[in-house]
This record gives sequence, C-alpha cells and structure tokens, in this order.
Amino acid sequence: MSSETLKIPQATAKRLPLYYRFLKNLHSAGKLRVSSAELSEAVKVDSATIRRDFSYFGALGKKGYGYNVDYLLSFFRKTLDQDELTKVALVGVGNLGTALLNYNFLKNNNTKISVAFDIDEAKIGSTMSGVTIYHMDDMEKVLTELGITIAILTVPAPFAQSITDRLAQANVKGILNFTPARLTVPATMRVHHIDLAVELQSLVYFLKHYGVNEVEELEEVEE
Amino acid sequence: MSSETLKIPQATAKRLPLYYRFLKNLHSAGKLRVSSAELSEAVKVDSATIRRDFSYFGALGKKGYGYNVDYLLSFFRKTLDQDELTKVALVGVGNLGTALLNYNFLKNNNTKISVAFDIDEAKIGSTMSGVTIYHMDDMEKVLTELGITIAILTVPAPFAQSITDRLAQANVKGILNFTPARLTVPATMRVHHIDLAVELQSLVYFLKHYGVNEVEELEEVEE
DNA sequence: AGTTTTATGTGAAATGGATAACAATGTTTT
DNA sequence: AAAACATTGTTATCCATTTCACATAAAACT
Ligand SMILES: NC(=O)c1ccc[n+]([C@@H]2O[C@H](COP(=O)([O-])OP(=O)(O)OC[C@H]3O[C@@H](n4cnc5c(N)ncnc54)[C@H](O)[C@@H]3O)[C@@H](O)[C@H]2O)c1
Ligand SMILES: NC(=O)c1ccc[n+]([C@@H]2O[C@H](COP(=O)([O-])OP(=O)(O)OC[C@H]3O[C@@H](n4cnc5c(N)ncnc54)[C@H](O)[C@@H]3O)[C@@H](O)[C@H]2O)c1
Repeated sequence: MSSETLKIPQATAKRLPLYYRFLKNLHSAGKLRVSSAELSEAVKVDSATIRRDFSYFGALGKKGYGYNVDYLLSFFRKTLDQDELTKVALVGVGNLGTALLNYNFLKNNNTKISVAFDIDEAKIGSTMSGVTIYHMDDMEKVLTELGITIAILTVPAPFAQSITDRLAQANVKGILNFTPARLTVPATMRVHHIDLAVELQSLVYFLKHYGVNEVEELEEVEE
Repeated sequence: MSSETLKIPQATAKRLPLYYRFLKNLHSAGKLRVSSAELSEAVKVDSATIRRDFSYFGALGKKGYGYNVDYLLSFFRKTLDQDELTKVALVGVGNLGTALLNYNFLKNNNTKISVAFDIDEAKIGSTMSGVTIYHMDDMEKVLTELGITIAILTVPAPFAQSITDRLAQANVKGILNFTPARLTVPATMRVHHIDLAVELQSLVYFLKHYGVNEVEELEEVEE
C-alpha cells in the first residue's frame, strides 16, 4: 500500500486533472481567487463535490473568500507531479496513433509520447512530430532502456492481448487502451479503456431511450 | 415519453454496447450458449453484475443452462436499435477528426459518420472515406436537411462552445465532445466527454499514488 | 467596531451501483 | 425417472459517491 498521499476516492482522482486544467486557465486570465461555485460553473461539477474533493487534501480555502488561484494551482501541480516529465510509449502508429502522436500533451499535462512502435516497415525508422518509430521487435529493449512504464495501445484488436502480455513483461504498469479488446493483465497493472465505439453507441442509446428531459418535470410516477 | 423501455440504470446502459459486441464475437465463433461466468471473463465485468444488467430486461436466460447466444444477440440488436442506421456528423476534420472519419463504426454499431464540416478551404468540397466535407457556413442547413441529431466535436477548444450553440439551434441532441472544453448546453441536450488528456493524466496519477498492488499478494484471477 | 455578507468544510442523508449468497429451476447424467 | 449438476434471477448487503444543509469563520461593508 503505497504512498504518503492518503487514498482519496477514485472519482475524486479522476477530476483532479480537470481542476488543474481550469485553474491554469483562470491563472492565465489573471484571476486571483475563485469560489467553488465559479469553478463549478466552469467544470460542470457540483460545487459541493468540488469542496469535498478539495477537502481530502486539507483546508485549501478560506471561509468567506474562496480559494487563492495561485496557491491552489501550485498545490495541484505538486499533487499531480507536474514538475516531473512523464514519458509514455505509443504502440501502433495508424490513424488514431498518428493523431495522438501529433497532439502535444506536454502543453497541458507534463506528459509526452517519447517513443512509438509499429510493424509497418514503411514507418519504422522515421520520426513523426519528433518521435522515432521503432520496430516491435525492439519494444522490450527500448522500453526498459528508457524506463517507460506507461503505454498507449492503438493497434488492431486481434493483436492487443499478445502485445499487452509483452508490455507486462517489459515492466509497463499502465495501459491506455483504445482497442475494443478487453485486456487480461496481471494484478500489478492498470488499464484505462477508451472505447470510442461504445461511447458513440451509448450516446445514441441514451438519446433514444432517455429522451433527454423533454418531460422531465411531469414525472413523479414511481412506476 | 421516454419510451416503454423502463429506465435502466445508466451504468447498465453504458455496458450494453459492450455486451452486444462480445455476443457478436461469440456468434461468429459459432457458440450457441453462454453463461454469465463466461461472458464475465470476456468483458471483465462481474458475473453478478451481468445477470443483474440482463434482468432489467426480463428473464433472458434459463436456469442451469445460461443464455442462448442467438436469442440474446437479436434481443440486444433490437434494444440497441441496430436495425436502423444512425447518422452522425463530424465537426472539425483535423488530426483526430480524420482518424475518426477513416474508422468504420458501421462494422460494429450501425452508426455512420455521414457528413463532416470544417473551415479549412483546402478540405471543403473534398471527400474522405466517402464523406463529403462541407463549409461551416452550411452546417445548420445540411444538418436539418439530413435530419442529423448527433455530432462529434473535434475542433480546437476555443471554438467548441460557439459551435455547440449552433448545433443546439440546428436541433442536434447529442454531442461526443473530444475538446477539453466543458460545454454549456440546454437541458434537452446530452454531452459525452472524451477527454484524452484527462484520461492519460489520471492514469499517471493512479499509477503513482495508488501503487498498483506492488507487494500485496493478490492472487491471480481465477479462470 | 459592529454588522452583514459570503463561502468554506463537513456531518448526515440520499443516491446509485456492485457484489455475495442462495433458493429456485431447469439441464444433464446415470 | 431419479439424482446430480449448473446457472439463473433476486434479495439483502455492502460500498462509493453525491448532495443537502448549516455551523463556522473570514471578508466586506457601514
Ligand atoms: N480510428 C478510430 O477512430 C478508432 C475508433 C474506435 C476504435 N479504434 C481502435 O483503435 C485501434 C487502432 O485504430 P486505427 O484506426 O488507428 O487502425 P489502423 O489500422 O489505422 O492502425 C493500426 C496500426 O497498428 C499497426 N500494427 C498492426 N499490427 C501490429 C502489431 N502486431 N504490432 C504493432 N503494430 C501493429 C499497423 O501497422 C498500423 O500502423 C483499433 O483497435 C481500432 O479498433 C479506432
Ligand atoms: N489529436 C489528439 O490526439 C487530441 C488529444 C486530446 C485532445 N484533442 C482535442 O481534440 C480537438 C481536435 O484536435 P486535433 O488534434 O484534431 O486538432 P487539429 O488542429 O488537427 O484539427 C482541428 C480541425 O478543426 C478545424 N477548425 C478550426 N476552427 C474551426 C471552426 N471554427 N469550425 C470548424 N472547424 C474548425 C481545423 O481546420 C482543423 O481541421 C482539440 O480540441 C484538441 O484539444 C486532440
């Protein structure tokens, strides 16, 4: 059970990067203070939830005043380890992988795709946005050399599991999985699924079956 | 108004497309029946949760036997409106938008990006993967003509809100938002955020602070 | 200085969802 | 056809998260 940081709820942890991003916006805009109500309006999270989230880290605000933007910002910078660059690998430089490669995650998070892998000879050896694309055969070697423990997976689904097994061997601890495959991993690894087809399909389902609030007020009908 | 389909929990609704996808796999593989335990192994959802999810739709299985793959598949096809093609629009044909355009959502869901919009004159009028790219000026007109009510948003963040307002005017009801902006929408609309930077950053946070079961001897997943 | 306003931090309650456990019931075996 | 077996559907329980609501304290105003 690691870490000094007492375990905050996962739901809270997922919102931290969001808070951080908007605090940076506020800072750039020259704002000196912010209330949970204002922040709520910006990030679309209930203000009580924001206060509760912040409270896990102690008393960061002042009653009757709100939160000091600079203080909060530097607190979250530390909490999110934004002083240290996090290097990640990209596996599969196709349509989606290329889009991710060209995106500058550095700008907002201190995170960078530092290396990429593929099997397409046409791509291997070249660089995209300054990132070298290596052959899959060299994956384990390069990853361990660079000490990379996080990978983004954008290969065709049938290869996802076997590549995941190799990543596990290479000491990778986290995978951002864009393939539709549901990966089996050792308990020491963590996978975040970003399943675009599911997102799209479930949005369709919600719209068709939850008929967005059209009649909202009328319903009290408990069955 | 929200349909005869009693309102199932949102968490369940989000899993339906996943179940559907794996049932199709099973069907293709020639499987005739499946138990909640088998399905659980495949989709990585607890078997009790699967049974609970299914039970919202009535008794779909048989005790001592499991579920008939064909029956379940056709039931979910209907439930997910997979007989009817759902047309969606793409706004912003850049790095990410292009990747999405080139992806065939039709293959798995009966969903298709049918039209795209941009402001880049170099792209306007051309087609990508058979999809015509129109000028933003024509957006409202084209959307209402085609009766499209779902849009994927992949434009630079500063434009996200104003375009969203226009989409709302054009009777769009659902947005799949890839921009880091948190959109303000009328109560009649639904937004699903896919925030790639947040996903990546929160994965990093979890790995650093939740120290994935390093020493704790968690036994392997059953099998 | 005193009063009013503002907004935090947090107990308590409400909501929403996941899981354990098992009786019920059908299937398969002998 | 009876016994053994498998697996559902569901009840009860648990857990995580959200939200309410307000005492508290600082800030702003007069
Ligand atoms: N593009 C999208 O919008 C989209 C949407 C939903 C899901 N996905 C999923 O994301 C994944 C990637 O999609 P894509 O559109 O970028 O596919 P793609 O075919 O364009 O790219 C796949 C890349 O992986 C490489 N590759 C193939 N086999 C490999 C292997 N064994 N090892 C390493 N690299 C290998 C290919 O050379 C190619 O560069 C797929 O699983 C797809 O289902 C993509
Ligand atoms: N590419 C990624 O991997 C990635 C990752 C995280 C977030 N995002 C977000 O997704 C969005 C798109 O990213 P991208 O990398 O594709 O950007 P991009 O710059 O490659 O593409 C943006 C596209 O939008 C078009 N556009 C600009 N202004 C427009 C307007 N007013 N109306 C219509 N179209 C307009 C541009 O012509 C361009 O084609 C951005 O908000 C970005 O922050 C992208």
